[in-house]
Amino acid sequence: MAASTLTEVARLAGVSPATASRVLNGSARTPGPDIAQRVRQAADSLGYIPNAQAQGLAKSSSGLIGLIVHDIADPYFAAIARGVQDAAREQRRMVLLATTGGAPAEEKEAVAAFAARRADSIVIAGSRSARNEDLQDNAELAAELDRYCRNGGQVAVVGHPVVGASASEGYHVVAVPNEELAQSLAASLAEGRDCDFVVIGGPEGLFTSDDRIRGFQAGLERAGRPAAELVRSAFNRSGGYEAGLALAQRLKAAGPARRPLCIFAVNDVMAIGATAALRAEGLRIPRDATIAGFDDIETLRDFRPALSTVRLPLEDIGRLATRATARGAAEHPDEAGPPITGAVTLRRSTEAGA
Amino acid sequence: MAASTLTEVARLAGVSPATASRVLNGSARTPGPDIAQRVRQAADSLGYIPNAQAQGLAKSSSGLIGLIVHDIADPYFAAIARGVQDAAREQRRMVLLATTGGAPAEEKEAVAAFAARRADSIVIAGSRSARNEDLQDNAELAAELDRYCRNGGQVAVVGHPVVGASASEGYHVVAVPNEELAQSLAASLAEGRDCDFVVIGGPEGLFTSDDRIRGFQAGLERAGRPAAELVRSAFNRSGGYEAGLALAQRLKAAGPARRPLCIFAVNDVMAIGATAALRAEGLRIPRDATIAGFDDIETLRDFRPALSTVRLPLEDIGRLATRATARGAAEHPDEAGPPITGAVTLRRSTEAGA
DNA sequence: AAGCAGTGGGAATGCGCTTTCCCAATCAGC
DNA sequence: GCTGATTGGGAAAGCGCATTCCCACTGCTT
Repeated sequence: MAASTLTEVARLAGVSPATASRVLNGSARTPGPDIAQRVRQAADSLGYIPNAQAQGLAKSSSGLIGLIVHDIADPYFAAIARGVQDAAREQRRMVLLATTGGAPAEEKEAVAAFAARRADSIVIAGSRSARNEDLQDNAELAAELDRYCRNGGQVAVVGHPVVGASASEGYHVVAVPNEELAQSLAASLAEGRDCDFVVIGGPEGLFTSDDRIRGFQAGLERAGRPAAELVRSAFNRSGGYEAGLALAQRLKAAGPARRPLCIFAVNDVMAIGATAALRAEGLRIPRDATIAGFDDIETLRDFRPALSTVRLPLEDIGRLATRATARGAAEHPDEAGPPITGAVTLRRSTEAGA
Repeated sequence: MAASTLTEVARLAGVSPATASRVLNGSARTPGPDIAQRVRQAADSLGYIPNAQAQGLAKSSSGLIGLIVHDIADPYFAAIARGVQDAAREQRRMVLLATTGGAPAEEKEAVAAFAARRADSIVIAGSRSARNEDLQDNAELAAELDRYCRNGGQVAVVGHPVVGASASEGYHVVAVPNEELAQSLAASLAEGRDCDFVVIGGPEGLFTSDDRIRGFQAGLERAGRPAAELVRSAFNRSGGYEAGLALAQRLKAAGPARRPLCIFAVNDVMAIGATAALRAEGLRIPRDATIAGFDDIETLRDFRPALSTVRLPLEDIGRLATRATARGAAEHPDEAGPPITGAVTLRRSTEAGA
């Protein structure tokens, strides 16, 4: 038994397909109540499920929303995904998932795939990159996005705009005040604390990372502190771990007379990695070094020592991005919702004098 | 400018749509090289992207695979989702995501929505429930799944079959040896340890939870130990936390002369919650109580104290489930891949004599 | 009573693509 | 040199639905 079609339902109800369509999918015209009743009953008894593909073809709109993340198992993206999913449900749409590992080339593929499926909108999470090696791919991604928008697609990107994207219509950016927040964090950490600052950053050219580094340095400068030393590493846990190892070696080499070290990892997973490395080397936090991260991912809730960080409303970010792409959102640009705000959250990992 | 169509490409190339389709989407018949070249060039210059909806309609197959989870931000599901995504990519398909919070009614909705989109297959993660309150919804879910399968859909469910599902064709179950593994865990924990066992379980009727409880008790019995006391709670972190709180009170009331307590939480997030509760109450692990979980979610990697657990290859589970639903997998039932195995993993949280 | 707008239903077209069927041209075989 | 098989391309028929247009009919108005 193949899935039953509208035509079959119509025949069973003794009406035309047009009428059946009108009653089952709420068009502007509503057939008479008796007819409607008959059609509905026929649909029921046949277990009719409308073919969304066909509907999409006919209406050219699919009720699909594409989500692009680096890695769905990363708590940061998982939280955003939850928000997106939530908003999608409230708009009665479904989300299509694509994971790219952060490579612009893959992201371009994903956009093309979403476009092929005629997704109504696309949400891109995950930091944009301006690295030279990605230049070509980024340009292609931007072109793909432009084309998608010109064809009526809506796209929202979290954080920074895609380099070179120039679509005017249907292109939204959910701005995250990374720089300002990192600056506040630096201010908080510098306050009444005498130590050397080190930043564990991601690869150069990653906007999110670079913004946070820049903000942090600015904060230190404002507080009259010398700039932090910068250690670059991969933008994930193992990157943090490696950087942490290097710092641990250095700390141990410096001996007991060393000045206290205050570490800022540009995201929480890196901070977790660094913390693990320090611990593995026998160092304790915050006694031997203090450390702070960024994002306040859910994992931190039960992580010890409690990590200082900057709280970001990740779920809201996903939700807002999704809503920005909704039909009708364009008509109310003023109702764009509250801008994203974060909050410096100091916890045990940066307690002074421990 | 609307997205260009196959017909436009064909016209530009000076061939018929049929020919254009043949060269661009690899049919059985391949047109001559010169023509192919012309068509490809035309497609290129127009930035042609095939309309997957139309393709799906024509071929009645969408290249979509539906994934149903309770909560995408739960590390357990996120890990499975990663596996699914990975397998999907290797089959050049896209994944549609649905989160249900575990409610069978929502799951039924999701299945219907996937069916409407003509998803080629559906992967259901998340534990099945046999609770009375869910009886009706479960029956409807089963009916929906049956219908989906009869219409040629492939479904794979992780863990237990859906109650009442009776489709013979296209219905796969990725079995997880919860009971056996829980039994092994109990055996390991009972070995050379004198203590009272307590199990923190999920709500009655949740298969995963019940299986693990049953296995654990069986393991204790085999080891000649009295059955563990059972505390039921929600199947998530806060459930674990509440149960942990109760246990903490009891421990503290019992005073220093108490017998050591060994806790088994039926999954890791509950174990984490319980641990947090004990810690919040000033108790230490493993000194004041030992604890073990189940799943070995990625979060555990950096959780302290290191939690004993049962390692489950979550990503593989997702991958296997997805592969089981792939076209062609049915022809090679013998190549169903290795059965899922887990491994008792003892860590610091259950170290005796600490 | 004739003419009118308004109402409720059906016929037909098209969304963009795949695929069968058909036809002309080429080739091999005798 | 003729027939039969084979190749390579096009015409056309759907896939399942939404929607525009059209028509028959009702209930008014003057």
